[in-house]
Amino acid sequence: MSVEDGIDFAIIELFFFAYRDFTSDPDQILADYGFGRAHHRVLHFVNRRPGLTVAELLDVLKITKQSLARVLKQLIDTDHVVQLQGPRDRRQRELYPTAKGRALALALARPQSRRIRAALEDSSATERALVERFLEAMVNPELRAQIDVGSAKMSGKSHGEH
Amino acid sequence: MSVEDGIDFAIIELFFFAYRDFTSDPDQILADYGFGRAHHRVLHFVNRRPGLTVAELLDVLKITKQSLARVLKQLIDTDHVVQLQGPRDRRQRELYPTAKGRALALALARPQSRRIRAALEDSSATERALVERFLEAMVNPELRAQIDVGSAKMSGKSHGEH
DNA sequence: AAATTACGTCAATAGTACTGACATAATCTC
DNA sequence: GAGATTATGTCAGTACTATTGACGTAATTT
Repeated sequence: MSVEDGIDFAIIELFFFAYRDFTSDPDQILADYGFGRAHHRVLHFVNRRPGLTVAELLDVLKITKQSLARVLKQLIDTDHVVQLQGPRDRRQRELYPTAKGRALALALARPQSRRIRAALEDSSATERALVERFLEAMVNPELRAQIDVGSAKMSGKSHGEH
Repeated sequence: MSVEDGIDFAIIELFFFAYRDFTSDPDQILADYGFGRAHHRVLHFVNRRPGLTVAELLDVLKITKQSLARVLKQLIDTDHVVQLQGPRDRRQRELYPTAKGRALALALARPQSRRIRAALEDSSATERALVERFLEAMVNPELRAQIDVGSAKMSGKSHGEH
């Protein structure tokens, strides 16, 4: 079981190594743009949930608005993200990726996706589902609502350019 | 399959959320000591591989010695880690946890371990092995040597105070 | 004896995060 | 409609983790 003193050092460590290398892929690309991981995270979620508001983004990232400000401003200034006034509530700013932003988000996701594919190479659909279930179970229960496994709810995709 | 454009957004995102919450557990405890995540990582590996040298630690953490310096110094000053002159090569500094250091490492690992246990609650040994294999496969192949799943090689455990 | 290695340290900088405070516009509530 | 609340933006100050580059010392290797 590789558990010692009831402490699961094996998985704790594997998780560290796995995440370290998982995030190292996009880091290379980001450096070319003068961006960091924070930009990646913002761009990822704007791309995944086009039209989400600033408040929603803060909630997903679990950072403060002051932390988001610089990063978001840079993404807007470099034409990766645009803000639109909320239709229902004009105080809100809906965030959308531009074509440029979508392209970068995709470029960043590609090597990560490749790594995942390689890791699941000989895995069945059942095994893949098991890994997904494990990762989901590692998330705080109250926060699982944030997860959007892509099936329903998010039709994204066809949002035009803005 | 929840794959879109050949990009595995589902697992990319799950990995982000899982790691975010996984690291949030120890963060609370660390704050009480005025420590950060860097201290946690150092303490973890010193505890796991007692006697490892500074160079080995740098290699595992993939940071520079200047980054390590401050954090390691604090852990030494607060009596969580001790340095011993290398027996073969007196230039080397072997790092060992003190009893205090081991206690903190354990305290930090406990909530993470609890989270993992909960996530694997209804899982068989086979399923657990599958998750381990997935995480290991996510690590860069050249770096898998760093992993030490606890079975062999590392007898740690019985090192006395130093 | 000279080169290399392991480690420590000083200085300057960058990226990401935080708290606290204040401003503006829009919406909600009484 | 007046006042409270909400969504967002911004300014100032600080902390933590990380970087590069440079230099020093002691020990080992060549």
